[in-house]
Amino acid sequence: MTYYSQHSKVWVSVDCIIFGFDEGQLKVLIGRRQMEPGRGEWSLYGGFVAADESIDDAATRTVAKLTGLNNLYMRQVGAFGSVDRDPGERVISIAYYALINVKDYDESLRREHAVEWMNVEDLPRLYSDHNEMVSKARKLMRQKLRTEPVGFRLLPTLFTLTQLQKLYEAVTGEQLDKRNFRKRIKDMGFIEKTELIDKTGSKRGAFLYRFNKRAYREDQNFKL
Amino acid sequence: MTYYSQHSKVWVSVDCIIFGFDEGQLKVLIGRRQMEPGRGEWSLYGGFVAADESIDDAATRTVAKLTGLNNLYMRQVGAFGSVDRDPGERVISIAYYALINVKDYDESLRREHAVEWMNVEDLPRLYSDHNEMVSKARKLMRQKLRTEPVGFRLLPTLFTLTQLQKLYEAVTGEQLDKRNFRKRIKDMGFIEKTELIDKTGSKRGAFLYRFNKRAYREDQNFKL
DNA sequence: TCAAAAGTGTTAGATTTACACCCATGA
DNA sequence: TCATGGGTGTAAATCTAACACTTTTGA
Repeated sequence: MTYYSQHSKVWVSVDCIIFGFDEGQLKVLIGRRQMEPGRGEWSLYGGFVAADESIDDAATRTVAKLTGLNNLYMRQVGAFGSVDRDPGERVISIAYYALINVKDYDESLRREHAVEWMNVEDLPRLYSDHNEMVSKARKLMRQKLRTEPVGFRLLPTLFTLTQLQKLYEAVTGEQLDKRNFRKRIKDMGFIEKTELIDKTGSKRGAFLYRFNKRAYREDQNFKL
Repeated sequence: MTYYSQHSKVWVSVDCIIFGFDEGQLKVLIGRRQMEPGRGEWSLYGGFVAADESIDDAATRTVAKLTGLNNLYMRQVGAFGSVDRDPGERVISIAYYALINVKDYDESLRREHAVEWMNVEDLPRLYSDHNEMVSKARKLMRQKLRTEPVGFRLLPTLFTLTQLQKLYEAVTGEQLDKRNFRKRIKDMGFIEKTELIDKTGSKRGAFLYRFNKRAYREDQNFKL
């Protein structure tokens, strides 16, 4: 029994914009497409939605397949559905972005999948409408960062305030005043100073902080 | 020749959250579902995406079919894709919201389609995940209204400042100070005072304003 | 000893909020 | 004449933005 048999079905895929932060830059994982159509073109990593899984599950599964990571921060970017967006067939794709700490991504697994981190500022032309997906993902992520402290997802558990500031600068694309930034971040109260010192970034060393989930509640009004 | 034949296809539909503003309230068009499954349940109006149309076109076509209106302000809300969201079959749906001036909607056409305007604050339980779609649409719309003057889409060409304020209050859900509101709106400069007076709202009468497209540019920072 | 990053407060300016009275009119 | 909604400005409080020097240490 089918209720909707007079209508036509289409393929639905998910495409993932995986953001990472390294060398002071916001980066995205992209690779050369391994299948036709478009083999060899730079592309986001994606997969098809199976009949028995939700679109969120499809996205989670796809990211896990690529990175081996679970429990990532992921959000839907939106559905992309021009008729001819895919050169082969009619495929509607739903884009998701994920935030990961690049250090958590096993290097050999990355090479195995032939993907690489590329600075979001100078991405090449990507397959189909993937550039558009990245722009929109970036815009949404930037907006999210302004209202919720999701930046921690892109950093190691312990980080310095300078690293955090650089992250905010990379995402928003603008320079921030050091004193104002630290004042505001500390006032928020969702980071916690540790007694540990990071000496990789300077001779003097900088205190390491960690995100304090308990101090952060959705209801409080976070503002940059 | 099919590239993706090993993957399964699914039905994709669009569901439309049509917002209107009347009697000082933000309203949504809903109706009793006319087909199985779920016949008789309150529901958004929707339709299937055809093989040869984009998802945006499908949404536009669906809204036009219901209201007879074209060139509406419409935005995608997102894709909804739980496996069992539709009780009949596996259907992935993409929600869109549209803003219309209720006066532009022909009353007989509305009755013909058996839909009605219902206050967004006290919607009944809707079919499938439609309540969730409405909440998300509302959230997005509220956010949009804060940064772009889209409110005019919900009003007649000519409107009073009180009407405009009531609209903002209905959308954001909070009371605004009359003087502060007028000050800010006027400072923005994208409304234009006419010499016309509306006497329907008061004995004294209030000046009618119109939206000035030329004065509004995306680049300027509009803030409530 | 010096280069390089870490750390720290204050002030002026801009923005936001709170607030109250007179006006014009139709009933 | 009075009840109703229309229309207007100012001052206090808050928030934002600009700004410069001292500290520590490894090379």
